Amino acid sequence: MDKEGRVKVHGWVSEIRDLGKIRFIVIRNWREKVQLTLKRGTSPSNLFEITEKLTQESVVEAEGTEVKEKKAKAVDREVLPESIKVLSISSSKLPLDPNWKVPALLPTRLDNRPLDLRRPEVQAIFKIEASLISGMEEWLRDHGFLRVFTPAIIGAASESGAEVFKVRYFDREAYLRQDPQLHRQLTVIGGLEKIYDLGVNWRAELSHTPRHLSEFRSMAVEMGFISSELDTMRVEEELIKAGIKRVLEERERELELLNVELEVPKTPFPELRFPKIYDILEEMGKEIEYGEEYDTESERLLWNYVKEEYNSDFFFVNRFPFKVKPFYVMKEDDTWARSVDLLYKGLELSSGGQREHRYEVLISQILEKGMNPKNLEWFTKFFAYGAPPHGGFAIGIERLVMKMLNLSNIKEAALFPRDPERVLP
RNA sequence: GCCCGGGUGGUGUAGCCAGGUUAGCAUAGGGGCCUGUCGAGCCCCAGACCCGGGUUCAAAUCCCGGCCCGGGCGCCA
Repeated sequence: MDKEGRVKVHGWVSEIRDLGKIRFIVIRNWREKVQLTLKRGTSPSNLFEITEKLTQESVVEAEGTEVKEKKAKAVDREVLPESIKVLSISSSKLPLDPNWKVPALLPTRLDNRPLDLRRPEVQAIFKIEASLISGMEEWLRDHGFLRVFTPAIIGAASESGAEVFKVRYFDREAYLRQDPQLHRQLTVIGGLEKIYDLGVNWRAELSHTPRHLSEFRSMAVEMGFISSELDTMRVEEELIKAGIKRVLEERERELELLNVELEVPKTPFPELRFPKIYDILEEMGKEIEYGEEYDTESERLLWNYVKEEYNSDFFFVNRFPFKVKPFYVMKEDDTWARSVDLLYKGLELSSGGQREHRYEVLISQILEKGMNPKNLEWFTKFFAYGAPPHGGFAIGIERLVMKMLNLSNIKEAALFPRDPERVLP
């Protein structure tokens, strides 16, 4: 706004209310709602012609004077336009209504995501995600972590046993990574001591749940010269805390819009360990066989337990049975591993812990898993040339956002989500 | 992948179990009236039973198959 109160505004037409001799056009952009008020006799007469055939969701730009004491209630600003430019006319049959007078179901919304995205509530999710990430990245940078990019196309599908997408790689077969983990380890072995990779992962599992995506992003951290898996846990909880803190600093309005009450979590996060977990679950009426992995219901039960005992939405689970974890995790003893999951509101957010860095032990664990060391040689051979103790974790971004904002489906936390059925738009 | 539930105008729903009116309602759309609307209001108009087969005098409704979608479990982040 300049001294005379002249302003230039733009946006998508949200509402047009034509009362005959007065016409209200409400436009919306990613910051605010502005009402353009046109009066016969007062406003330039060509404005009525220009806006005669205007439709909802058309894109306009207007210049005029801002009304000092606006009479419009449901908008942020009111402008008396002197000129209006129609930049794009929207077709009048909309596949969903961004004004949300009639809510659309999730599949309809995702089929028409760019229209869905015009809703301030939907934009809020991604604004919050951006703040979350920037808070986390800043914390990592401040604590000496270096951002790196590890490959998305990998030549061997050996990371965790999850289903992988095959891609044609010239005349060979290759795979999309499920997790950047092994290359993160090789990077630390390469001497970049503290790194993170913020990138995409793919899973070809036929999962039909509100918490799975075929394509998701993770904040994946790896660090050398740790004394134990506890070091990775301390980094992880501070990282989460820093992200949430940033959200609270920058996105008060968006949190309010989504009706979310968020607090900076207290650290350290509670830690539950195997085998004590079996006792906790048994007390809650859930029988899990000793030495076995727990199931989805157990995750929720453990959350209830932690909520009651520690009043925390976050908690670590440590010392998983080695038999349910991949070959690369470091054992604590013959049965249990220094393998850590972080759970948030009963959902697994990340896996991590300390990795086995001793070459001979690594090879023997591969054999113990019944795998052929030859197939993993591309990875293991570098452990023979000096590998520091190291560990890390990978936090699923969409899962963190989903739980933080109490979204009922993870697809809401992905701009253009991919699942077994959906690759478009 | 297994189990359960569901597909009705552009969107969201009622009707289905107990087969039979012109398939109801809301909102969006088109037309009209209105100089302060703001979930604008009032009047008028137009708009739909996922596909295929079967049962029946008659199918949105019952049966079978297909396709699509949602949820639970498993797997995982």
